[in-house]
Amino acid sequence: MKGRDKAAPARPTQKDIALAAGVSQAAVSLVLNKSETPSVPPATRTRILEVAEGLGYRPNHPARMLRSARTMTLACVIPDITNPFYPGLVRGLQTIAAPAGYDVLIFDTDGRPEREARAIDWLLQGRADGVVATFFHLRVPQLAVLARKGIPLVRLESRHKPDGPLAIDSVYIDNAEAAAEMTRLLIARGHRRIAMIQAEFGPSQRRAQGYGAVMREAGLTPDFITDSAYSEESGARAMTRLLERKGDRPTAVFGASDVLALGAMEAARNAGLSIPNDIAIAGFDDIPVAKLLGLTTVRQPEFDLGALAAETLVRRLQPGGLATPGRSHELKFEIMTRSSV
Amino acid sequence: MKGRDKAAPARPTQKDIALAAGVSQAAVSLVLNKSETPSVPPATRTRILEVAEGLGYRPNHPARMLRSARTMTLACVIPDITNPFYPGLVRGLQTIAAPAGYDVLIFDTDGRPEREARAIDWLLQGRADGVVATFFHLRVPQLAVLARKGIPLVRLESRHKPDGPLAIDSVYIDNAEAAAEMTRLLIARGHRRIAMIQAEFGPSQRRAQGYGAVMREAGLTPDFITDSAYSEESGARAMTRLLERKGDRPTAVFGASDVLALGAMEAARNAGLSIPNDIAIAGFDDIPVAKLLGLTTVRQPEFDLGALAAETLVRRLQPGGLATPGRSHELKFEIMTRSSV
DNA sequence: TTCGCTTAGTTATACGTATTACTAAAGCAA
DNA sequence: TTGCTTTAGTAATACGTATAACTAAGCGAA
Repeated sequence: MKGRDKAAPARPTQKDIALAAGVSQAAVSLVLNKSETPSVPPATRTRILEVAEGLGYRPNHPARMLRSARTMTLACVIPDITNPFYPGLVRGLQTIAAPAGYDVLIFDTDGRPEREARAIDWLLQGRADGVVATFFHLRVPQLAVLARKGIPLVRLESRHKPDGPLAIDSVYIDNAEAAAEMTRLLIARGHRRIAMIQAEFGPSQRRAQGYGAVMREAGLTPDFITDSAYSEESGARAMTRLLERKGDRPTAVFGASDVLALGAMEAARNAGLSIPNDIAIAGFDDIPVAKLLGLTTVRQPEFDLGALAAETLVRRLQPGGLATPGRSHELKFEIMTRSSV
Repeated sequence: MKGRDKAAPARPTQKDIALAAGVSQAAVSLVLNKSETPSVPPATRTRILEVAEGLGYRPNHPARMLRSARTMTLACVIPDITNPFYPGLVRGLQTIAAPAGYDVLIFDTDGRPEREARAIDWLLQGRADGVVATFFHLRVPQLAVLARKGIPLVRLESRHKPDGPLAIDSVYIDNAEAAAEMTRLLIARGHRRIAMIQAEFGPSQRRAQGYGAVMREAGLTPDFITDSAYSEESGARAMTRLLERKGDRPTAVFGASDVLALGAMEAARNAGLSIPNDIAIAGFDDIPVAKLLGLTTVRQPEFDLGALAAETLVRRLQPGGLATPGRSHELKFEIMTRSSV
């Protein structure tokens, strides 16, 4: 009894082709994989190819993986597919991966530690050759196992990481400096009471650092408000809490991500406030809708980050590529000034 | 010479565990897979488990797939990850798939025929046990091969499909009726010149039918404008073309998807028009930002569609599940009346 | 004739796992 | 003692592929 129902006819294998073409399975494998086969004359070659075509042969991927220990697949591990920041990243990845012969698969961790661990597990099972990832919870010690088992990792980081001996690279924009610049912009516009909406994990920390440093430099008091996730609900909740305050209501709110800022905008509007007159709002990421909503934000070159990550991985997967030390690549951010500030 | 660099230590296999624990590989496999092993006493069992843990053993997925012909993976084939409609669908899928032991992988076709074909190829290689998909180009004849090879497919459809003998199911909302209702709403609001922005492929057709039927019923002339894709650029381009017209400019525009409607909104605003006073805009999908932007639209229960699709697949993948005829499941849409109309 | 080379393949094996069929040893009853 | 049952495993095999190692036949050269 097979795993599949008997109702489903088995997919043809090389053995079937060999049988039908009157050759051995090895000959079939040879013809199917090499463009030049000195030991198989053109006539036989053509016959084999025709039979394969006729039977609708598709290589069995698991078998091929088992044999060659290569999946020709790159994984992209992200914390939240519903966050519009990531699709652009994936697009960048695909643009480089596809011509290099790699498929891209997306693994969504939901930003939860146990699902991040599951992703590692999944990778250790040999289901992808390399991975681009954003982990909120796991740190280098837990990730090192990937590199040690020969699976290169490119992390989407929030700052420069020192080079390390392992095959762990990173791509990033300087999140602290970007947040600092945005904070300076808000101060330059005359704001003194500026609050920052943070999330518990992820890049929020670095952004908060940049904001905090500039605030203190300017003699102002950083005003952090933290909610759990990078979601509109979190942003709206945080804004509602800010608006409930008596007296020292902020005149500007800096969301640690666009999604948070969007939630904040909605809450502000629901409270009858006009943006930016009653309250200014800034974000981080420049997701596609930011433009539509006129949100002033920090542009991350998501597509380029993805493309660079893919290039790095493809290079790592070439022979000997795992030996070079891990590097950190910086890309430039840009402040997008729109109407919300 | 292995496929992996020699720098990378091989992942431990059952053989390694067997060696270290002084038993046979078969015993290891038994212990690792069955909760009850009559032929292995508790002491040995514990020892094997400890050794496995100590070595950091992870099952080799390809090998397991090869042996058991099951991947415990569901694929989700979508035309565009940057369209915010799909993430919700994926979430719905995952919610059902995860507890049933299935991982979900996302395959992005970019709405292009050749990449849709590649997805089929990919599936025929045995890389997933079942698939939820939206195909813009491939039709049942091309898809039937999946069902024939024992890979159940749930299509995200735009209308009822008659039951068929193959293991191809579908989930849908009645797109024609939904579009009809939205069109009635626009007419009820006093609009007479209502244009519809369409895309070339995909669910746009059915939506156009519903719109067209109601327009004609009301004695009005359907006014279609088609652009290539479901993107903001397409929507903006179409709107720009509409606005360039002399004389018979529409007073309302119905986008065949929210993304199209959003693009149209932006173009209208850039042209200095106020919404809904100068021009009313309606969409279709109810993506998350629709609420933020006050877009009147048709709500598709994306999460429920995903969950239902996953349930259907999981059922299909139970023994004998492939034998039952393909069914079509309808879910309800809802008109979300906001400020853009 | 014998040797070597080319042609056209074939045979055998390994990858890691799951499972079926088998077995050696011990224990116990008759 | 023999025969049977239980215990505690092991040996063998198959999944489909890729590849290294081999070979049989034919031909030309020395």
